[in-house]
Amino acid sequence: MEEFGHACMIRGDGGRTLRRILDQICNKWTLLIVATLDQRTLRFTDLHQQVPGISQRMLTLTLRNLERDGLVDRTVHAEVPPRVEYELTPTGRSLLGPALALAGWAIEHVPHIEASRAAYEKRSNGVG
Amino acid sequence: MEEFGHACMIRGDGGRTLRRILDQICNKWTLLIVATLDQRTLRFTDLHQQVPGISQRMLTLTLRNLERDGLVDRTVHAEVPPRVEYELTPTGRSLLGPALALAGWAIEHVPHIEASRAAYEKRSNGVG
DNA sequence: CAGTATCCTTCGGGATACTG
DNA sequence: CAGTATCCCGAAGGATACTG
Repeated sequence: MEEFGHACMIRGDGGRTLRRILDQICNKWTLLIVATLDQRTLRFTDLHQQVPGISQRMLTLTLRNLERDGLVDRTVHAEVPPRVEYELTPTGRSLLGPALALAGWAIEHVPHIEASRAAYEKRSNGVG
Repeated sequence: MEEFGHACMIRGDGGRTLRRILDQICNKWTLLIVATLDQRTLRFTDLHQQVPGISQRMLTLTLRNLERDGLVDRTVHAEVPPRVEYELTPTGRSLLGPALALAGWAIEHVPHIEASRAAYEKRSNGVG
């Protein structure tokens, strides 16, 4: 019965609230940034390096959302040149487990998914 | 050290491949549909009911992607009226664990996140 | 260094209408 | 019932330029 619990919760309010939250923590960049901040404090530029595909704009926006949601702490050091450091809050760190689990699943199943996708394409082309 | 493993994998290829997959399984509807298909076979209309916010279009598209990725089986029964049933494949079911874990985390932390967000807004308004 | 501001294009996704 | 096709708008997000 315990496995049923979460599924029920998910549909608890029709999924509205959950969908909003999920939509925000589960977007393209958030999980990668959280994972990258795994047990390290990083500066803006460091993060920009570590998550290669991300643009300055999206890095800023995603970090702001994480800060706003209490998942990341932003520390500005009053120096010149400026030094801003980002680190996970306890809540942010608590996301690491589920986030890495999902990422792990994705990594583990990439081959199967790509194969399935290739087969599907082939079928579609053959039929179409 | 085992906790480091996934984080390393995540940045394995710069996150390109992972990001693609993650982006697809981790979008607004996919996790909810997978969770809704948890141990039941459902028809198109059933799913449309169970995931209230979703449009016909997005339900179709999301289901097609899931089918294409080998996470969902689509069975067409040659009847009139038509009867199409969707169920998770073994791979699809293997996603349930991580998906529900993430959903569970979200549900658990909604209060904290909303509070943090409210405080942040207040601060911004006060400063701005 | 760590952003902000602006422009511009693409795409997600809702509404609606039609079909086998 | 279970879709497909079309229209259309707003949001996502990259590129670029500017700033404290």
